[in-house]
Amino acid sequence: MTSLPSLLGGLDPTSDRAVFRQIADQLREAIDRGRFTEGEKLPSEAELVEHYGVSRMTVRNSFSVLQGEGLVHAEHGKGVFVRPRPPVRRLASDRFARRHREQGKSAFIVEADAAGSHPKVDSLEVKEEKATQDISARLGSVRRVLARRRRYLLDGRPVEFATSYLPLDIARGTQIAEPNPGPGGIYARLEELGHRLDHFEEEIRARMPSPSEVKTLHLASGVPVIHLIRTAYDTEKRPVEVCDTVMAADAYVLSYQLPAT
Amino acid sequence: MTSLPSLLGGLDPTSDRAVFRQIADQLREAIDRGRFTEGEKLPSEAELVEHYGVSRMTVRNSFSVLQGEGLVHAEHGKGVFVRPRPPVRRLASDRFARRHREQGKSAFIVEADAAGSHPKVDSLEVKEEKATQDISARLGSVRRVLARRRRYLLDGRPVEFATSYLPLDIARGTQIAEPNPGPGGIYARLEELGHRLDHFEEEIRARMPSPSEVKTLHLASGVPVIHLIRTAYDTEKRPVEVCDTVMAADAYVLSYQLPAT
DNA sequence: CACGCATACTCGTATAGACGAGTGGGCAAG
DNA sequence: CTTGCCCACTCGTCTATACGAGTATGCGTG
Repeated sequence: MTSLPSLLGGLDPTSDRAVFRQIADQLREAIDRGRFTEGEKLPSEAELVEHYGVSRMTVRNSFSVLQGEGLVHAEHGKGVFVRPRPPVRRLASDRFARRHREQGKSAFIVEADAAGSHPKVDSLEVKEEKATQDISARLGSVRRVLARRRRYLLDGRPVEFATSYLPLDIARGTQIAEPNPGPGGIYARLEELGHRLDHFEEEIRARMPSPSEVKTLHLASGVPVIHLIRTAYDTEKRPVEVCDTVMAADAYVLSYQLPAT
Repeated sequence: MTSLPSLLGGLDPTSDRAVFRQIADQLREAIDRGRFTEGEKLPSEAELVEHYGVSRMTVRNSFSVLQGEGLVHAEHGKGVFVRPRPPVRRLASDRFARRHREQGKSAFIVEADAAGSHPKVDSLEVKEEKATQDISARLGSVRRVLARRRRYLLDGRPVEFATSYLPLDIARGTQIAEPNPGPGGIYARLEELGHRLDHFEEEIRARMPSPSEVKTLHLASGVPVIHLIRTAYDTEKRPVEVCDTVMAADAYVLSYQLPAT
C-alpha cells in the first residue's frame, strides 16, 4: 500500500480554485495516470479528510464531481471505485442488411454469441396503443399502432431498451403481433407481407437519462444515453416501422459507412 | 405570482425516499408539466427551504440532482433556471456529398446561414505533429500528420470542436496546410490532388465531457458530448483524412440514411 | 440627469456534527 | 467446524452555521 501523500499532493491555499475542485483534479489526474486502475478502490472519505485536512462534505463534493463525469462510482458500505469501462457493442450500419436476416436468430443474439457474451432479451410487451404525435407523424398520420417493447441485456447487464411501432393495417393479425415474430425478426415478416424494405433513416441524439431510464438500464450516474430513432421505408416509400431505442452510452459505439457520392 | 404550495406539494415523511430526492421529483414533475417553462427561474433556495422546512444543503442537493440530469442550470447571483433547449443542428448523412462541395463556402457556414443563425469558426490551428497511436492506426501507420484544429460557434455559442488529421505526404506544401483551405474545404483540395473520395466511415460515441471540453464548449453541467470520428477513404481504399469531432450533445441531431441492401 | 454606492437577494464554498444503513471480518457460543 | 452476532468501516442523508462573491435595484449625491 502506497501512502496517500505520495499519490496525491497537497492543496494550494493561494489558488482561487475551490478546494473540492482541487481535490477532484488530483483524483482525476491520478486516475488518468493509472495510479488507480479500473475497478480499484479510491481512498475512503475518512482517509481523504485526514490527508487534506478538510471536512467530510468537501471530500464528498469532490467525489460528486467525478461521479458526474462518469469517472467513478460509489458503493454503499464498500467504497468509491474507478468505474470500469464495459465492453462496447459495435453497431455497424449494415446490421440490417438483408443477408444478415436470412439466418434464424435475431441480430442481437447472433452478434453477442459471436463476441462471447451472454445475451438475453426480456420484458417483452406487445400491444396496440394510441400513437404519440411524433410517432404518428413519422408513420404518416396513423392514429393507432402496434407497439413492441423489449429490453436487451449482455451478461446480465441491461444495455438497451427499444420500442418498435407499426401501423395496425400492416401488423394486426400477423406474426408481427405475436411475442415471438419468428426467424429474421419483424423485418423478415414485413418483407413476406409484401413490404420490401428500401432504406432506413436513423436519427441520433445523446442526453442524460430520465429517472425511469436510469432504473430500466441500471445506469450509473454520469452515464448518458444514446437515443436512436429509426424509420424503415418500403420500396413504395411508405414508412412501415419506427423503432425508438435508448442505449446506455458507455456500452455502444455506432458505426456508419457513407458514400462520398 | 402563484404561491409555492400550489405549485409544489409537501413531503412524505413516511416514505423511505430521501427528502432531497422527493424535492427533486416535485421540481422535475413541475418542469415536465410546464409549470416552469424554458428559461424560467425556479424558486430560490431560501424559498424552498421555507416551503419544505428543510435545511439549505438539502435543497441544494435536490438542485444538483436536476443539474446532473441537464434539466436546470444555476447562475451565480441570479437563481436557478430551467435549461432552455437550444436550437439543434441537424447533420444529414449526405452532408459531404460532392454536390454540396461545388459551391464556395464551407458546409457549416452555408447551412447556418440558411437556418438564420450567425455562424463563426475560430481558434484555427494548423500544424504538423506526431500522430497518436489511434490516429496512426486509422491512417495506415503514418508517424507524423498535419493537424487542422478549429472550433465552430452558432450565435456566439461554441457547439463543436474538430481536428482533422492528414498524412504529411498528401498535405504538406499544399493549400491544405494553409489556414484557409479555399472553396469547398479540404475535401475539394484532396480531390484536386487526385484523391477522389470514395466513402466515409463514422464512429459515434457519447460520454460526459472532460474538464477541458467543458471549457472549450462552455458546457453546462449535465450536457454530454457526442464524439464522432470520421475517416475519409479515396477510391484506392486509402484513408486520406481522419476527423475527430466533439459536439455539445444538446446542439445536435445526427441523421443517417441506410440502404436496406 | 448621471453616477456611484449601499443593500438585499442570489448561489458558491466550507465547517462540524449527528444518525442511518450496507458490508465484511472476527470472535464467541453452540 | 458452523452459526450467529457484534463491531468497525464504508457511504448516505440531514441539520445548522458561516462567510464569500455575483447581481440587481434603488436611493442619494454631485
